[in-house]
Amino acid sequence: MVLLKRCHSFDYDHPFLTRCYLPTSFAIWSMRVSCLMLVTLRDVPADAEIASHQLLLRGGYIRRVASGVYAYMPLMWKVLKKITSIVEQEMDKAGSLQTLLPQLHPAEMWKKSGRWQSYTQGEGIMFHLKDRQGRDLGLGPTHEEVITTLAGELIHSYKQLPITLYQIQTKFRDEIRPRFGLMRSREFIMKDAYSFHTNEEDLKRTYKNMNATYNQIFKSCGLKAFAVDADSGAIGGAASQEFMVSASSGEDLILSSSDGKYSANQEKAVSKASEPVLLKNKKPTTIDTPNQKSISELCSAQGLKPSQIIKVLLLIAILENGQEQPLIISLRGDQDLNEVKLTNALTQKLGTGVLKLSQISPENLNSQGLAAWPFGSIGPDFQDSMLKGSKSWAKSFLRFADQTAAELNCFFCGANLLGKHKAFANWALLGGVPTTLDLRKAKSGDRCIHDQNETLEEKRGIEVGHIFQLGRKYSEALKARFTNENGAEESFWMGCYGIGISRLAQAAVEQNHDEAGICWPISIAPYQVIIVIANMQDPRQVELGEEVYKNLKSVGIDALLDDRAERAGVKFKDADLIGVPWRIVVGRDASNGKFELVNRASKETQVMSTEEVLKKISSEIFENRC
RNA sequence: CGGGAUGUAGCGCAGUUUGGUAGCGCACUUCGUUCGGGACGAAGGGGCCGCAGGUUCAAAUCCUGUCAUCCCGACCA
Repeated sequence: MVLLKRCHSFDYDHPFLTRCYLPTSFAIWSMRVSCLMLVTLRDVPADAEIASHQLLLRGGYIRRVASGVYAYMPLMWKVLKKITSIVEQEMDKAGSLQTLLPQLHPAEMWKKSGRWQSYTQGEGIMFHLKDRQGRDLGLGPTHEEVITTLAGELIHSYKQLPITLYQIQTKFRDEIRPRFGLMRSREFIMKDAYSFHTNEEDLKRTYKNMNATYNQIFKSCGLKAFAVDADSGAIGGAASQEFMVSASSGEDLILSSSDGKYSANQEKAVSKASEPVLLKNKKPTTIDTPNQKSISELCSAQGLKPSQIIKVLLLIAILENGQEQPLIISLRGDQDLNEVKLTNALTQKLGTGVLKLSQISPENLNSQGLAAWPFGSIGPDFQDSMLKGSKSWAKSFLRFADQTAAELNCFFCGANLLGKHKAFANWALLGGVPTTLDLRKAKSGDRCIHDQNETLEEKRGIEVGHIFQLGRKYSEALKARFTNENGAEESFWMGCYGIGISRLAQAAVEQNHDEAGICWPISIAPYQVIIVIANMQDPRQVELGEEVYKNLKSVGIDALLDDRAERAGVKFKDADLIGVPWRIVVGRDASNGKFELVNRASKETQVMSTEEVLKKISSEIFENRC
């Protein structure tokens, strides 16, 4: 028998099929490995750190083109299209309308919303450029500006509301540090949806609905994902939840109660701090504390507990309006600052965004032309006069205290003299309690707010989706209004809902793999079945393999036929690596017309006839699909 | 941007300390044997040693600069 080195007859003969999650534009393309441009790597690429990144590279799914910029190769594109398809169907079911918005945005819109500054300047994440006419343009990292402008132009009456629009397309973000392949890339595929409402209740209804839609999407993709309370960050707005895929390599720290009633990103998480160890009230004095600059040094030298000390953080906040505001933050010694909470508090208090928050260093003082400060001995009452003569800083401190610090009645703190601390101090002595807020990081072991018998536990997660109640921030800024029942103009209430499509694909690998390779959930696998002909020199095996391949295609199963003239071992390794959920081996039982059916994830193997294989595969694929 | 590291064949690496004009494994090509878990033998092809300067009779190797990539921190789907 003549062996074809490479098959040139593609499978154009597949039937037209309407299938769950396969819209008409997405035909089933069964394929032969000999035609697939399958390039797998035996060695782990040196620049890939986490399993999912390594496996996607090794399986030939993705190739890096630049830092944070990846090419999706044919197998990956099939996965992405399957995910896209699930997302589209669920979004459509939820009554959303699909659009495609431009990626190139005029700066004007972003200036109107007030985000041009913060998104392009300094640590800004928006790629931006000037065209030949010198106009400023940005590459869309998100689309609130564009969609709100459009809605404002097109929606004039409450009768046209509510409406939800979405799109699936490439987004651009100039990440400071791209990481982990598709997990944090600079060019990535995202589904973003925006809803418009006449009032807040209606927004809340859609938000809740979208929550359910998201749960269904992740479930349909075969992912174990869960929602957590989140900070709404630079996008702004009120309520917000993130959808997390748990994974030890995840970049987010999640705190949850074991009763399942509370789960939040650490950025947002609230808790009840442990009780402080109370000091016996004594007469306040100033004590010598040479070389006792840190909490631990002070504790061991003075026999204190961290919760008996007030520590002070000196920060400089660079604001969107260009101001540089020095801050004094007082925390209980055993607590850490949550910078997200502080940023939000500042934004609210000052009415302007925070571009950057950093600790004040001796070098900063130098460049401001200020004399040295007694770092390590500074107290909450550090004088504003110390800022006198600074070049660009505001001339007085903004002072905040975390709740736990404010509650202490008797404590140790810096005396504002090098090598000296105040012992048994109190807030009255320091001129009163500063503005008190929740500024501390919740951490594992803290008691929960909803039930003090519950404690928080931590785990790591990959954020694959995020839903926000934006409110009227953008519609007001961009003057996007409709006329209400009473004939009055009102700004839209808005929601926004994102899913990182390409990130989700990699998160699926992170959650579903073993030593041998990927174990795709069947709904998003590039192929549902791979048929491995163990020995291409055996005409009987080839004949049977071709037959079962044809049969699978004819019932609408997305099959891959490994017809390469490789040794069986090589084909098994590749099949395991690329992670097709079902494997049919045409091999030593071919002489009796039997196959092996192998489940990739469980490694369970059964020997069966053609009819049995077709029946089993069909039922597995079609019955578990939605 | 700060801290750390690395750039040598498609991939993984050695060679750099002590300068003498490039090597190993995998992959690739051809032939033969093999054929159910990344086969074996033989013969091949492939390198501006990241880039640019400099030192030297001579630079992958030493010096200076520069670029890129990765890891740890500040941003986010």
